[in-house]
Amino acid sequence: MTVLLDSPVKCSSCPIRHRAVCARCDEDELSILEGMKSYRTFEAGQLILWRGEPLTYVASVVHGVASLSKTLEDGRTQMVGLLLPSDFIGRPGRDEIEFDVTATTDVTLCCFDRAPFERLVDETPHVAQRLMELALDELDAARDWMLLLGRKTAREKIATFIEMLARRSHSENVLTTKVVLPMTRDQIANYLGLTLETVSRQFNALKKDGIISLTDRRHVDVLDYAALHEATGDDADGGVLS
Amino acid sequence: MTVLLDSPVKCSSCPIRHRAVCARCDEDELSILEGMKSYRTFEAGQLILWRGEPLTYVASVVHGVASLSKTLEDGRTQMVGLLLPSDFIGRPGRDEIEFDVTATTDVTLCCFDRAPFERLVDETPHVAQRLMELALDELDAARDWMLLLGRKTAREKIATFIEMLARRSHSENVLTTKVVLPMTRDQIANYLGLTLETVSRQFNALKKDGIISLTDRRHVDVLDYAALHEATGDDADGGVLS
DNA sequence: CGGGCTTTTGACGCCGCTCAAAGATAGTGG
DNA sequence: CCACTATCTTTGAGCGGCGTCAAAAGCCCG
Repeated sequence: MTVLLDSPVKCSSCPIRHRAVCARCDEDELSILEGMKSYRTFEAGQLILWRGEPLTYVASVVHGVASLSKTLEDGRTQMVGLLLPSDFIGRPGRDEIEFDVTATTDVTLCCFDRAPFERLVDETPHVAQRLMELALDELDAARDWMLLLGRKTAREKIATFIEMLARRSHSENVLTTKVVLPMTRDQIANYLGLTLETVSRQFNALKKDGIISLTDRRHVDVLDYAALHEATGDDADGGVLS
Repeated sequence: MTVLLDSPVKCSSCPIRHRAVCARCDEDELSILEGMKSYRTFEAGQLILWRGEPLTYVASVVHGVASLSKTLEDGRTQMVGLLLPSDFIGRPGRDEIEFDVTATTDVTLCCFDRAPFERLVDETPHVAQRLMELALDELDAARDWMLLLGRKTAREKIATFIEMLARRSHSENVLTTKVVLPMTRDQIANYLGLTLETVSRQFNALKKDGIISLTDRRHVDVLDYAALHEATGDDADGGVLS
C-alpha cells in the first residue's frame, strides 16, 4: 500500500540534495520546498502512476528504483526509462503521462502537489533550470537506449546494462566491482528489448568468458572492466572513467 | 556547401511561427529574435553538426528534414530522432551534442548564435518555457520510438512509420492519403532498426495486402487507414484522429 | 518441509539479416 | 534526345540469433 510518512528527512541532510530537482536551490527556496513536500513509499511491484491518469503530484526518487514502461495492444511491454535516486517523476505543464510508473524495488518518493509546485517553477528560475537539465539528461539517456534497442546484439545489451549500473552506482569516483541488479531477469528483459531466457543465457555467457561472476541472482561482480566495455560495442573513449 | 542567405523570411510570415521555439513570443521578443537570426541551407546528405564538436549556434528547422544519428564502433548506425519543420536543434547549457545531425533532404535552418540566444533564454520566460515543451515533446517521441525499436516487428515498424508521417504531414486536420517519404530505404532502415532489404519487403507486403499503394519510391498512398493502424500494433484509441 | 517464484537449460523454429544479382530511376554529358 | 552511369530498390536464397515452448533446478518464506 502507499504509505504517507509524516516526517520526511530534512532537505539539508537529504541524500539527493545535490542532484535532484532542488540541486540549485538556495536556503530560502529550499525552505519553501521543505514546507510543500511529503514522503510516500511503495513496495516492489506496485504501480505508482499510470498512463492517462491525471497527475496530481510530482516527485523525486529518494531511495529505490522505479521504472517507466509502455505496452502494446497484445501485452508486449518495453521499459522506456529507469528512475534511480535523484531522478524526477512528472512534467511541468502536462497533466497526464504517457507511460506507467512502477516501483521496481521498494521506493521512497519525495512528493510535491502539482499546483503549488508549478507555481514555484514559474517563479524560481533555479528550479526551472534544473528541471530543464534533468529533462535533457533523460533525453540523452533515451537516445543511448534507442541505439541499444535498435542495433545492439543481446550480448552487447547485457554488457551495456551492467556497465551502466556500475557507472551509476559507484560512489564518488571509486569504481566498485560489485554491482547490484535492482530487478529480475524478466524486468531486465523488458528494459533491454529481449526475453528473460536470452538475458539469462547472456549473463552466463559473460560469466563463462571470465568477464563477470554471478555471486547470486542479484549480484554481479565485474572481473574485467576492459573486456566488459569491449563487449558493449561502444567506442573506446566512452570507457568507465569518463 | 553551407549557404548563408542574407535575407531570411520575416518572422511574421514565417511558416513555423506558431510551432517553433518562438511560438509564445510577443512582438517585442520577436523583434529581438529577428535581429539575431540568419538562415543557413544544406543539401541532402550534408552533415550539419557532429558529435563532440563545440556547438556555436542553435537553430530551428524551417524547411526540409534533418536527422540525428548515433554510431557504434563497427559502423552500425541508428537514427535517434527526425527533425521536421519547427523542430529545434541544440540545447541550452550544453556546448556539445552527443550525436550527428545530417540533412536528410535539402534543409533550411533559422540559426541563432549560441551566446546571445542563451542570454535571451535566461531573460525571457516565453522562450525558456517553449524550449522545455519542445524537449518534453522530444522525450515523448523518443519513448514511443523505444517501444518500437525494442518490441515491434518489421511490419509494425513500417506501419507505424507511415502512420507517423501521415499524422505529421497533413495540414490542419485534413487527413491526406498521400504521404511523402523524406528519405531513402536505407535511411528508413536506420531509423527503424532494420535493414534496407527488410524495409523494402515490408513496404511491398503492405502493398500486396491492399493497405497502401506505392506510386513511386518516394510516395505512399494510404488506401486503408484502419488497416494501417491495426498493423502498427498500438492500442485502438491511438488512432488517426486523435 | 512444502509451495511458489525466479532462474537456468535444452530443443526447435521463425523472423529478419546477409550476401548476391537483377531491375528501376535519375542525373550527366555527348 | 539518348546512351551511360551511379544510385537506389527489389527480389531471391540461405542462414543464424533470438524467441518460443517446455521442463528442471534453485531460492525464499512461511
